[in-house]
Amino acid sequence: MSRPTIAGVARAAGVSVASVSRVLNGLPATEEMVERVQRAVQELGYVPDARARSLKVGRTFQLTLAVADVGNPVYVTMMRAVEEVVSAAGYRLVVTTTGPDVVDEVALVRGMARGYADGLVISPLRVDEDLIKSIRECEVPVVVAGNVPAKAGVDTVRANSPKGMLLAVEHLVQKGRRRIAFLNGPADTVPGEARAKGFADALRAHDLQPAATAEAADFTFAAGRAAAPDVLEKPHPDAVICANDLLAVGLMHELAAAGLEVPKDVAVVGMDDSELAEQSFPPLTSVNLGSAERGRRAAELLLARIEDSTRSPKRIVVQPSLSVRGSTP
Amino acid sequence: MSRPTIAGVARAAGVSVASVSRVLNGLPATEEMVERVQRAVQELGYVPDARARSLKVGRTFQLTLAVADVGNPVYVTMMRAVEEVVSAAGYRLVVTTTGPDVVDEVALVRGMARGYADGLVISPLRVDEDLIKSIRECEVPVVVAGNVPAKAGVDTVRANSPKGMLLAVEHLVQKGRRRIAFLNGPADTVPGEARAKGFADALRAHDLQPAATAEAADFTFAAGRAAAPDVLEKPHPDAVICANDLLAVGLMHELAAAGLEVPKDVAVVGMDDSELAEQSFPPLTSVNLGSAERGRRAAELLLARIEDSTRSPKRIVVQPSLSVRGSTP
DNA sequence: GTCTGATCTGTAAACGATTACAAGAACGAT
DNA sequence: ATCGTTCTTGTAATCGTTTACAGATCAGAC
Repeated sequence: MSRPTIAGVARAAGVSVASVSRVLNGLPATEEMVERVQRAVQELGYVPDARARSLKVGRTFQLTLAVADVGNPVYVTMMRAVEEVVSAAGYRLVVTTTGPDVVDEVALVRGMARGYADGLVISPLRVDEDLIKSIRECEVPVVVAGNVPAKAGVDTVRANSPKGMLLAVEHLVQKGRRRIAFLNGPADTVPGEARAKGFADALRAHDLQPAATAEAADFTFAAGRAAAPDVLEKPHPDAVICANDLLAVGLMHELAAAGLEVPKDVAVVGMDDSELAEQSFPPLTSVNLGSAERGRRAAELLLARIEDSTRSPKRIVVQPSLSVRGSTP
Repeated sequence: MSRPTIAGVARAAGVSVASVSRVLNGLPATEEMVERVQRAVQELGYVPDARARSLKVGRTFQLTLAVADVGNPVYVTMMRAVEEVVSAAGYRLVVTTTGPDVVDEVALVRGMARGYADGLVISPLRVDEDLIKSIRECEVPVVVAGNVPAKAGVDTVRANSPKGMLLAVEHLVQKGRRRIAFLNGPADTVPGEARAKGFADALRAHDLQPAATAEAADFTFAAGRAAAPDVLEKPHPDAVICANDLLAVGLMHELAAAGLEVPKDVAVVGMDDSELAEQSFPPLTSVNLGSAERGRRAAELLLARIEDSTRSPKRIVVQPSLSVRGSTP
């Protein structure tokens, strides 16, 4: 015995398929009709087929979230926020990992044309013309969680890293640190570039010279450890700002190994304020770039655009704050 | 101008829709036919509609992964593994958060009947008769990543926590610790129960009495901190095994606050061997319960069952290992 | 009793693909 | 030249819904 269809329900209830459909979708019908249909549905254990429904109504009630790596805690935070908003609105969430290559991102955006989802939130590590073009031409609404040029004319929700950098530098300066170093991730990524520039500007604003700057191969713990020596050349800096929390924690491990104490000898500031910042030891002072809020806003923006595709592109900037913890004095 | 359909391509190429479909699906056709169709596809920028295809072929090429909380690092590891296997096989991954309630899990499994995905990997925190019943009756294949009774007759991939506990206890005993305590998560969950029993058995095997046992309200960092005092009653134990890494890290923070040194005064062992174990300070000795492998195997099992729904249910047990790090002497 | 309008229900046409079936073409063997 | 095979292509049915349209029913007003 195979799955009952709407036709089976109609037969069992002695009514037409149209009536069944109407009852199921809450359209007006007599009490008796509702009663009969519901009984038949109950009896047969009928469940409407999402595939058929999607084809007919042209919507799948699915949204896609594309991130570079599901393992990065900042994406996890974002994903959780997106999932919450999206499922509250009755959508399912499809999660896709694009990897670090922009061509894969482009392929993904193009593939949205197949219509397996009603919209896309993408958080690209690297952005080029092709990607922007594919987003603009995409068949379904796309929201970028990250920084793309305003002229691209796409919905975006982004962090304000320069402002975040400023908060970090101000805090360190106020605590008396002057020899401030910067441990970045790959500088050819959107966040890497923004943070490098933000760091330089923030130091300039305080009339300081960078004590050192280094570039880790990746935004990961391991890469942070590996790149730590580059930032610790003698005389060692008295503070290091890291482009994300994973790098900061990696650095702190190397500091401990080198016999340097945090925060006495070297203060450390991370970025993202992920759960890891709270959990690390000492707890990590970190710039909160609002990843949860960015996820939430991005999802809301996407839902809004699905409702009304004519609204003009919106660019939301989420303001940072500083979570001060034990890794700074 | 709206999206081209297969009919549009057929018209543009001057052939029938059947021929277009055949060319697109790689069925035999003359060179000229292939050529014409491909040119038309190119010109129109045709992309087949996943919704229509799903309806006709009865498959969506999507699989669902359901976990209690996307934020837990152990689920992240699992998710990454599942994503890898699944996308290599040409499927997309739908991620759903069920929350801690078993009724939501049941609703989810029942909802699979709508056919929006071709299979489900579910990692339930709590299991009851209803859930098992719904899994057995589910329209699509389901693999449980976790422990359900063998008589349930469903595909499962689970960890061997008792064995993992034994590894942890053996290690501690060998290092000379005798006053071993246990910090569990909620005992009314499947992993909580298994680990409690495993701990008791492992201690008995070594003729030891538990120094203390406590139950955190949740498998989280915050809950670990909150429950730490319960496990540290005087005289404090010389070792604590925690039901997962988050609890262990929470405990370590409280140990530091209480002026106890890890591992000198108290050794700490976590479970899951998540990335957090490596990143914490001191690095956490942790029982590797194979979450990545469990994810991988579960995904493979699901794919296999989709291919052949008649195979008898398989129960895979992934063996644990111990990752020794600085939190034990 | 008839007519108007409102309300409910049923018939049938979509949605956009895949695929069973049949018809036509091409070719070699007789 | 005829027949049978094989290979290619086209026609049309189908998947399970939703929904436009038309037909049926009914109440109320004259």
